[in-house]
Amino acid sequence: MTGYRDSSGRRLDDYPRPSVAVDTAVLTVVDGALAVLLVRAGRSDDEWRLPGSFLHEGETLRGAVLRSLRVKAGVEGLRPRQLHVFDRPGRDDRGWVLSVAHVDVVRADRVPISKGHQLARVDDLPDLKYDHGEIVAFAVDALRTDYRGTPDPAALLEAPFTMRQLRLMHEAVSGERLLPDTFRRAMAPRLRATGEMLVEGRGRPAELFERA
Amino acid sequence: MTGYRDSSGRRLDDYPRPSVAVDTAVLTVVDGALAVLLVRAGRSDDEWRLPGSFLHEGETLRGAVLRSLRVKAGVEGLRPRQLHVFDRPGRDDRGWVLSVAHVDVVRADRVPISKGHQLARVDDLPDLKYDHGEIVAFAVDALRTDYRGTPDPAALLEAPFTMRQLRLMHEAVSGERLLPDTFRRAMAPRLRATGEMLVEGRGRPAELFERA
DNA sequence: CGAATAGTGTCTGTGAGACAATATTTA
DNA sequence: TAAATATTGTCTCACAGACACTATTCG
Repeated sequence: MTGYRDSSGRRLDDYPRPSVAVDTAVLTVVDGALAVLLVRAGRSDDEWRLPGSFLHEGETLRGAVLRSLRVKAGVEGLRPRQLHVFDRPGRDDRGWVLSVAHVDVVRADRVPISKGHQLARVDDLPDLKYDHGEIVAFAVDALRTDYRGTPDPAALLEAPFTMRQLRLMHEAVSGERLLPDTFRRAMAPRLRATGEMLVEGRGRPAELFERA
Repeated sequence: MTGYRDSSGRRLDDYPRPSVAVDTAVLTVVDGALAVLLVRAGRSDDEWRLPGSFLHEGETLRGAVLRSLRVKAGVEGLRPRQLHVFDRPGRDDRGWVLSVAHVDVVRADRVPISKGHQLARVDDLPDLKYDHGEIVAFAVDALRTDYRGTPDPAALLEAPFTMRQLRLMHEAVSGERLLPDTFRRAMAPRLRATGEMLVEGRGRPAELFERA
């Protein structure tokens, strides 16, 4: 590597290099509302941030995300997706740090909450360190876009599920009420009926579906 | 900066850091077709790449994109937009290099073509170095998405313009024929008629529009 | 039975696609 | 006048939203 020179004749390692971090908004649905996993920032009691890590040598961004979730939050991440690189000078008081923001979506029962962690509803977020508030906004936006038109693309529901369960999940993600009949007709073509029924409390039993 | 330690107790500068580059697909429309600016890679005659540069200290990604376009291609870039970070290990034979891919869209008359540069139609692209072929695909996709539903968002046309000029521009970007009447009805609500008319060759004079 | 939930019928408005008709100009 | 282009009329189809109706179960 040291032999290479760029167009201005300088060796690659002559350039100062930034630290590169990954920060991930781990989204989930708890009690019918969209929530994001926060970890305590430093020692202070009221400073929160997203789980993240610096990128290690030879590691992919995806690898760094999965490692940081495992180590910092005890979460087995699934399919992290890149959102945006945050590069504002001075955004990190530790020096020259770029952050590659990611989003990952996991079922709430796979997010262990211990001391120093919390699941915060995205519509009632505390102040976050760095630009992590912006990252959450990017992540929520990306997730809502995915859920518009596709049945539970992040597989927050385990198949099989009823149309009602699916609709409640989409309502939680979108933050809006959805009409049962319109929703059913929009989703049905992308689902396969299992033939099984589910009796749940009062009311007529519901057909069970899986993703087509 | 040197005083800060991370959660494992190591100083920030103890970590090896990657080189961070920006690479930009400069898209334009020439002769009714979408094209991208390529620069010669190294000394060989048939190796092409996108203009790019390493990120300098204290510089934003956007700043690095605009600088690299000015210096490497003589183009005054406009509004670079981030696409994706390419991080495959071994993607760059010079070492550990991440590339933040960008797209920028400029009018063809502002892209000076000299020795070592070419505008290549995106539907007939030569092999590109690194993963720059993938970057072009990302860029074209992003541009086509922007043009679906919005009249010439990148301002490739100078206002005022006729509906025909606008349609031909959208056909060049999308790579598809568009129905004149459907297109007009889709765009008209987002345009303002200037009241002026343009006589151009044969046929009934056309009304001139500007973006609303 | 009444309440609750599941599922279907159907009306209406909107908008895209497509074709046709009209309008205005040059060759 | 014929050809070319601009613009508008209108028909059809698909689909979302909305409301109403039927179906099935539990208390």
